[in-house]
Amino acid sequence: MAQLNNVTPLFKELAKMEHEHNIACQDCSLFRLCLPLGLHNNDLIKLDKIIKRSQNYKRGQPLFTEKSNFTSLYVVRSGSFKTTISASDGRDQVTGFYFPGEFVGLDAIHEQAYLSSAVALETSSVCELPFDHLQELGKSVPELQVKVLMRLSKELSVDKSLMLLLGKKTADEKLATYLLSLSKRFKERGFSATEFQLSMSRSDIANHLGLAVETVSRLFSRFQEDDLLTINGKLLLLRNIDRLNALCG
Amino acid sequence: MAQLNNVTPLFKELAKMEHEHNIACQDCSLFRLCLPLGLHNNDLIKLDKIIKRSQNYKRGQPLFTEKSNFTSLYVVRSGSFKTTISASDGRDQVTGFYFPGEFVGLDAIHEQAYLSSAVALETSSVCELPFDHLQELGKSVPELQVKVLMRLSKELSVDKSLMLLLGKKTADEKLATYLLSLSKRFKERGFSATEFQLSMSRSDIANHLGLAVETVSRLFSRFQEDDLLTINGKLLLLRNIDRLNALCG
DNA sequence: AACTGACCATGATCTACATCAACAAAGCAG
DNA sequence: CTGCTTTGTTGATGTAGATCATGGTCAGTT
Repeated sequence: MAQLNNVTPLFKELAKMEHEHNIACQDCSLFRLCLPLGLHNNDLIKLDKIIKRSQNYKRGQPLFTEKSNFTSLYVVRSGSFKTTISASDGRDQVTGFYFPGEFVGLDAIHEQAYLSSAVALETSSVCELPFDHLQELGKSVPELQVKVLMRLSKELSVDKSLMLLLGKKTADEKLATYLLSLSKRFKERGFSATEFQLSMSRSDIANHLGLAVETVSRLFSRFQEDDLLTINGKLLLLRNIDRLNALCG
Repeated sequence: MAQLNNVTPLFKELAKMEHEHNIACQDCSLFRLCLPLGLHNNDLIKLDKIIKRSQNYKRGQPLFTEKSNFTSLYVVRSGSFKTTISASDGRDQVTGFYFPGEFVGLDAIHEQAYLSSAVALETSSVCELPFDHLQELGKSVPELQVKVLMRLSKELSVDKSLMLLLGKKTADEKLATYLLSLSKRFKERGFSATEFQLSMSRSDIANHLGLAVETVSRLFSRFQEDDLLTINGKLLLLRNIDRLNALCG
């Protein structure tokens, strides 16, 4: 995933120049996956102006927490993040993983407060969209509003599927479903659909799927024995997508 | 819940006149919970014009199904609905219950197709908002767009909480959480927070919470023995909100 | 190189809840 | 009212996956 992990001072300087003088979005490798796609050129320029491009977040570093107050939506530019919500007794649920081009923080709009925390899983960066600026711009660029609407709606349907997973699926089905969803998202981003690096720990996966870490560990082992995949630490190779698909239920 | 269940021909006639000649929204008992709240008067009139007020749906009747194609968003006007998504093998998950003033169908926007089904739990009616009209209107009334955005964001945060429930909570915690969420929603609508009719079956509740029907039945019995509530068929009386709250985890 | 703490794998045991079974109650059609 | 289907309750039993326990590996630090 990490596209900008090896950031050199030179690169930073270049990025800064780009931000100041050009339309950075247009040259971004994520352009076709991202918010600006399809906007008219002058609208794009306006959008580009309100975007703040972040420095890198290191593994474990929070983008926001349940305490911090809502200012911005974020789009992952490189790396990956997880979001979690906490019960009052400290148990928490990993509510999602976010990859380049995906929005983080959409559920905070309503209460104007983050109800979840977002944490970098590896060295990562984001584009920050100050929400008030975005709203202001949205008034004159309805297409932009629609695009944000679409993102919200998409996340909603992802979450509904996750409810099905959490409520009805067996451990095997859960893991198979999860791995294929990752595969699909890597593919969309131009990476291999069958071979990739897991940026999240077993424990994050387990938590997200409503399982124990041990169960996830055992499942990886069993899937490997069944020639469904090869797993070596965090490097995953999917060997039989069809059978994995059949396993999803 | 049912506010318009005893619809007489006279009433229907009145409603029709109102629709034709006045701004029906303004006189709707749901006004302060609903979409139009806070819109300028002439914007309200425009919105009012694109709303189609439905006849009654009977218990079990679908508002839309996973097959039907996307045309409209719906706001519950009276009664209640459940939404479900299905796995390929027929298992399904109740993804939500919807009460007057709440939006149904928001997750369909992105794919321009309903990915879930919505079914009336009792005699119910809706206001239909044809999505293309709504979008058109949204271009000239940005406040409207924002309101829809807010609804989406709210549903998103509800769904995230549900993930926590499904993934991490015990059966007791699940039911307590669920009952309190119902209580809160009834209260918002001006009904009693402690005494209400469950419009959904035990099996719908169980499904929604990721439990077996039998478990829900036993929990109701046990909660009753513990003086937390009294349940008589579908009539529920919450006797100790504080202790229920403590049970939520 | 040795130390530390997070992460991962795997076996042994336990338990919350599902499943199975049988019956009661309630809605509903004729 | 009578039979019939759906819905709900309660008890007995089973099991998927949690929990507990142990040891191994790897990345970062001193």
